[in-house]
Amino acid sequence: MTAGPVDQTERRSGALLQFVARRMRIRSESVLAPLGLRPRHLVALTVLRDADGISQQGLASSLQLDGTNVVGLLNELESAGLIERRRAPEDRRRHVVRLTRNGAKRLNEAEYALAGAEDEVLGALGPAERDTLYDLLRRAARDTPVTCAEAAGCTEEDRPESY
Amino acid sequence: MTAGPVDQTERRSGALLQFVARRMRIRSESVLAPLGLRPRHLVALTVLRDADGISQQGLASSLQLDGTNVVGLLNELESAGLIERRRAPEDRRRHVVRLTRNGAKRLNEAEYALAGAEDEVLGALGPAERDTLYDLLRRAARDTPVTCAEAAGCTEEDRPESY
DNA sequence: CAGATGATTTGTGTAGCACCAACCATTTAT
DNA sequence: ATAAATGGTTGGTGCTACACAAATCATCTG
Repeated sequence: MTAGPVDQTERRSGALLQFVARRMRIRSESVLAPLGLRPRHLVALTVLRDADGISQQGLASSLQLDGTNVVGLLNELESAGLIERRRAPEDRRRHVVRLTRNGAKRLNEAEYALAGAEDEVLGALGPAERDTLYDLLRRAARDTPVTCAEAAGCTEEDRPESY
Repeated sequence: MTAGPVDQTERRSGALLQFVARRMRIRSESVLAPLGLRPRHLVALTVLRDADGISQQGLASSLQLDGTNVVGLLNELESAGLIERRRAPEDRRRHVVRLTRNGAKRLNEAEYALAGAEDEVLGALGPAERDTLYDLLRRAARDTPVTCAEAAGCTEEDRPESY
């Protein structure tokens, strides 16, 4: 058996994601608190920046959060003037959720403020590597195979529940 | 300044980490449940695989978890035979925490079982990209600038609480 | 010997959820 | 038009994962 170690371990990113995300969240909390935000607000705003005009169900599905909790989360963001809910013209039951101009601004400010937290948690990575990480996470966050079913914008023939 | 759009956004990975980690955690739960494990067990085991022979305080610091909760977590893992606590010979107050052979095996099995979950969450990334992600997260998880203070193995002149 | 320190146990409290039920407003099916 | 389904909202319950405090024991160190 001249062959090498044959890829001993499984190299799953799951636990590492939990690990790094927790550290980041803990540090983020103290940075965001003075801005009147909490980590999950940032997550929601970040999702909204990409999926602007999403429905609340779409948001719930994207955030993997129960619908009733999304209501509360959006209430907070709305009363802070960071997002707005409009009724969808083509189906007035639905709410179209949008980042307000102020919301986009605050999101950017918050991200700016998080530089220190990121430095602490991703200190081992250089600028180019952090960039790569950001891009990978962004793509993983956006183009999820379940996106269609989640986005709640699908016409009707959505998915044959194949997964 | 003929320069272009000047790097509009801040590109912080924090929120994306929360987002992707949450999705991964939710899927992991159902995969791990039949194995008698929960996500945080996996995280602890993963840390232990790298930092074998760490003290409980070191573990608490690494996991950013309160010491008392680490006790409970380790109790679970120990009674499942996945880790063991030995007294440190040079300071018998301390416990040296080690992955048992069985623990390493179960960890690997769990990671193997998590393939499907990872496929769902990281579906947008190709194999090479997932590998890159794994490596970046791993390095971020290991070589933290605060490692010394956290590892609790530092001689004594640890850190001048500079951070 | 007198503290400090690592681990453990036993609380108590809180935040972030999931889940249920009831309720509008609106849309779609009959 | 009336019934049923759907999106959103509210209020409530309960669970889990923590943080934090206090008391105990074993051990180390001054």
